[in-house]
Amino acid sequence: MDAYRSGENKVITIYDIAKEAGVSASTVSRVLTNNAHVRNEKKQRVLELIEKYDFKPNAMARGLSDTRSKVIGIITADIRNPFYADVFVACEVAAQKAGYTVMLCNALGERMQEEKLLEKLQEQRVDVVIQMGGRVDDLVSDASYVEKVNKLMNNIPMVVTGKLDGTQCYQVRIDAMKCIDLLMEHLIELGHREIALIGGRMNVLSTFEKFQRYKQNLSRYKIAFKEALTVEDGGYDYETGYARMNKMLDQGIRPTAVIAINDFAAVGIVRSIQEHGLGIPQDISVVSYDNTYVSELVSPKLTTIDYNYESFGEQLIETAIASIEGGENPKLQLIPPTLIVRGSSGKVPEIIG
Amino acid sequence: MDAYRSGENKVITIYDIAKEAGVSASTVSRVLTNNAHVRNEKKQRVLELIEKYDFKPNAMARGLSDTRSKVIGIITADIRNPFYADVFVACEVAAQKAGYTVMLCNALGERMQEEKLLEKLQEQRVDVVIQMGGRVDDLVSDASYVEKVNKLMNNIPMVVTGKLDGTQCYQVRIDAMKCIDLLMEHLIELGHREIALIGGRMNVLSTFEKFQRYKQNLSRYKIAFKEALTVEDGGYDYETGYARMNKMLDQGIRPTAVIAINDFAAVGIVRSIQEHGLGIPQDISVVSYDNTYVSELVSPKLTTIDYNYESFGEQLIETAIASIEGGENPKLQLIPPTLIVRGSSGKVPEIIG
DNA sequence: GTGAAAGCGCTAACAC
DNA sequence: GTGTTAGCGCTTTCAC
Repeated sequence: MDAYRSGENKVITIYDIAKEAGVSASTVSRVLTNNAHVRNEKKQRVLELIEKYDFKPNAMARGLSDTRSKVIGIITADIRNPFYADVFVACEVAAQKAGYTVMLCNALGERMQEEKLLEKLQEQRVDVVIQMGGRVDDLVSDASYVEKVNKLMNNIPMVVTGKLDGTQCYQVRIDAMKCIDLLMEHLIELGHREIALIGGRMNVLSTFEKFQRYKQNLSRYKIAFKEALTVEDGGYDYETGYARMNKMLDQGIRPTAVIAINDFAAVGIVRSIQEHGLGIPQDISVVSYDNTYVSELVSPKLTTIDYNYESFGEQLIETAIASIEGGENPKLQLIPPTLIVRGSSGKVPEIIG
Repeated sequence: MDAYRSGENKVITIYDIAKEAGVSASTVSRVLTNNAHVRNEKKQRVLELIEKYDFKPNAMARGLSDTRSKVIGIITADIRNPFYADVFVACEVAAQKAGYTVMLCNALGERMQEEKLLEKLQEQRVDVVIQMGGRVDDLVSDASYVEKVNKLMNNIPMVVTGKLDGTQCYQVRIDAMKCIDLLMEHLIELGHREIALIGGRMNVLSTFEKFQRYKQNLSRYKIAFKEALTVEDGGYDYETGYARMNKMLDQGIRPTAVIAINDFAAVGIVRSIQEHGLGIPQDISVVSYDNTYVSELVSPKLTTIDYNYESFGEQLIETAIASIEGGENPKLQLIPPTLIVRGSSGKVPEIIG
């Protein structure tokens, strides 16, 4: 018994349908695509047979003949990260509405993988690729990746959630500066002036932007910048938040509020603060970015930044489709964030130890 | 300016390569597939041109001609759930090793979606589909879905992480009974006899199995079954854990250990216990299933069940590929779980209130 | 409105 | 070894 016995049940083609319906294949194709008028009587006969045989047109054949696969390739840095999972799902929904299929490729957090995935998507002849995270987050774009993308873009347009200097990629990106503005305004309104920044790497565009804007905001509010309140380099995970906060508190540095680079880091920070016998938000407020479900899993729940994932996904897909179908779109679009206030942030403590 | 201007940069085909290399298209094809010997000199010339033009063979054309797309379709109940994300990633890695591409379709937690996704994958002519969660978790398989799958399986084999009665699907599923055995043995060794079960729905196969086995184990250890310690029906989320545990404690029911249906429910349970002024594990031990990163996010970290996602994914993919290529595989394979002991479980308290 | 025929880019069977 | 040829299943002119 070799292979899957497809012989048993021959897969139906439009020719089979055509033959049995007593029409030509073109006619069947016409009812399939709805691109031309077919006499109603024939149309019905064809439709019935399609139903009868549970016929599904071969997407590959279709893609081959009209050179449009109707699939959107999506590269994520790591789908296990709920941020990407949320955006991806939003994209999938939006794509489906528009009659497109998405194909997810996951870089597993390894930047080396990204080039390979690009090739894979190219082989699949996706109509457009969307890249979320990874190399497109770089403050300084990797030259060899840029070259790769430029080659790809001879045939396939690309939209990214960050940037890629030296390419013509469409950018649909979260307004990082606005994010930190919201967080800082919120904290300053609550009376905080000792605001720490924890997590993230400065070679990541959004992190860099947040850091710059943080300093600008401080001076706008006439607050002195303190090196000790910002941790130069870290990751985006629980461990980073936990370790950095521990270090800060152990050194006797005592911010009244902490901005975590994302929800994961925030959880680590929360843990560290609580283990030091301090209360949130009575002693220290903690806020973060992303509004993933993680932000509702900790106690207290996190004040965080939301992006409206649904419309983020829609905009990504809309831009992607416009780029294939010739619509006009600005090269750069910014997603407006909103503040979600929960229990982790509160008024600055009256007396500071 | 209409559509993406692919005209600017004609996409290269094997004919272009063949022409410039002064060979036939078949020769180019041969070096591409490595299926036959080509004189080294020609081979080199072709390879150079492929490099020069960054040529990538069209996967659709390839799939059309050999009627094997080399893509594995994967349906998940919800990729935002880290359990599925972990399994999916493991599958992707395994598939890539085997020269296959995966295509993820997400049912968004809506069972109605699953049939549509099946159709979509059928159109894409995936070689095999793997379904994780959703309808294949049902204790009693949905008849109309079974019918759909049986039609599909005339042409495309299918492997599921649960079961689908009345179909010939391959099953690669977690050994649910062994899971609860591990958990209960662990707890009983620690001296627990008042063990609660929280979360999950009885119409879900794995949950049902766990419940049955729970009762069997109790009687094996000569522990009386108490209705009050098991909550008939719930979900798989934080809220379920939180609400059910609250209810139990508020009613004065005081287990010394709780088995949560998954890490999310466990977090809710932990929260509830802590809010009741009780300690974990001093007063109550909490254990759960899945070993997602959530289990390391709570404090104390959770004792939980792990499945070795990597090998789970490999087995899924291996079975999938065997089913297309004609390998022999048992219809049902069980994934052995392992126990991960962390801080949330400890010895039963000496004196029980 | 509808059929015939060409072609999308590749693989594989067949000759030489 | 290598070129020629015939499809794979669909869409799309082009006639009629």
